[in-house]
Amino acid sequence: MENGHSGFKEISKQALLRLPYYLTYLKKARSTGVENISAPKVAADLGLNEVQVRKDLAAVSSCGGKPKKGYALERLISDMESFLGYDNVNEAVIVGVGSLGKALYNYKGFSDYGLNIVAGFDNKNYDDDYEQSDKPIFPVSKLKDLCKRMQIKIGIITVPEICAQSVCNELVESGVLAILNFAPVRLTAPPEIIIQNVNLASSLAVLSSHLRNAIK
Amino acid sequence: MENGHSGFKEISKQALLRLPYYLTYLKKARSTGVENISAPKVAADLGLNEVQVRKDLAAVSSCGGKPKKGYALERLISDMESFLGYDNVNEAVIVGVGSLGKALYNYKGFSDYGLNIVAGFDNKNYDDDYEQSDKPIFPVSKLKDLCKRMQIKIGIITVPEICAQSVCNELVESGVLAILNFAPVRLTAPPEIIIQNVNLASSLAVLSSHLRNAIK
DNA sequence: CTATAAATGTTAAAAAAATAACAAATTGCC
DNA sequence: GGCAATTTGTTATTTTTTTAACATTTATAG
Repeated sequence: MENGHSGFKEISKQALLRLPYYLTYLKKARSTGVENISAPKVAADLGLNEVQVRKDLAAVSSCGGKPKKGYALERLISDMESFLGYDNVNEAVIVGVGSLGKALYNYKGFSDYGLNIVAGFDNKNYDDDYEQSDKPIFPVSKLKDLCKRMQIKIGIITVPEICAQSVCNELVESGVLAILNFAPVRLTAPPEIIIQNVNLASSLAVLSSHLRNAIK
Repeated sequence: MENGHSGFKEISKQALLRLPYYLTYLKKARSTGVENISAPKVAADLGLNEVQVRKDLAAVSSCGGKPKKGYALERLISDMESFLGYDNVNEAVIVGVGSLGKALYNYKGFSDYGLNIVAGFDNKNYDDDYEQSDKPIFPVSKLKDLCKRMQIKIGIITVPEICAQSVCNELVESGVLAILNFAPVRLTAPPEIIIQNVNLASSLAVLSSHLRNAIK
């Protein structure tokens, strides 16, 4: 076992991407009063393969499920949340507060995932009185100092393509360990830094390519 | 050859997701005056495997590359754009004009990918005088009629989780063939409909999980 | 003109992920 | 209490994707 997991089993990257879907589903089930839930049920409702779900749930569950009953829902949810690290809140900064950046900065939903964006950085529209604002926007020149002081571990990049790499470098120098990148470039960083790309163009590529075939 | 491609070779879904990255890179190279580019060069600059790039480029290129020179950049770009369907503009609608929806609706960058969002729908903040606005917001009740009349093929869903499925159903009934879904649920639709999920929670899951291991 | 180096295209192997198959366990009903 | 149905957990198999290996082509330089 080469990685740093403690009680958890191995999990594939693809499975990791599925976990949030399970979590959303499980919470919805909980709200309807369900107390136990089985892998086949989850698979059917989410349209996934039954074995896949079984393995995914087994990987995060701390005590396993019971034959004929399934998993204890409440415990499964908390196991999954703890696996995803949603129980200890992570503070993040966002660099580039244009239209997309602003939307993300003000998006309430992140707290559900244990993420709290505490500061925004932009060279154009920064605030003159940071202290006043609940969601302050600083000039980028303050990035390093602030990240170091606050021990920020997660950075979100929503700057234009051309500045993305230099922002990435600054974040790394500031001690950031994980980066969520919305700019349409592959960033270069030391291997210990996790970079997750969110690229609308990639998603659109799938759509338009399929569409081209569908239409003719 | 089971699929509907005409002159193009087979391409994996993963490769499809990489194409936009190549395209961005190639355009940047073009702007610096380069006329030919080789797969090894692209691979090195993007930090990808050389064979992978070679195969990906070969799959979209209409005339292949030349040994010792590589691909004719201009032609490769236009091949790739045509593969991705960026040459014939697709019109799309967006349903749910909250903070994220609004940001996407006003995002200029989509036109680079052959996408033009022509109408927004929201039950709350719709315009009283649609005619005036460049980016009109209609009540959702007008969705079906408008999509059918305009022959819209792409829908973007940015409504809360709870309404996502019903919006999806309406889009399908309106003749939409491809859906970009930002709501954190797996949508159910007939198999001929392409659904591409963009889930921030999934991306965050990767970050926080790795982070948990990295920190200890 | 010939050798060399660089790049392509293809075929083969390895790794990762999804799916299938099956044995063991437990609940609930008769 | 025993039987049937259901679900788990594990082991195999298949498929997909990535990476490696190799033969072929072609600009370029001596």
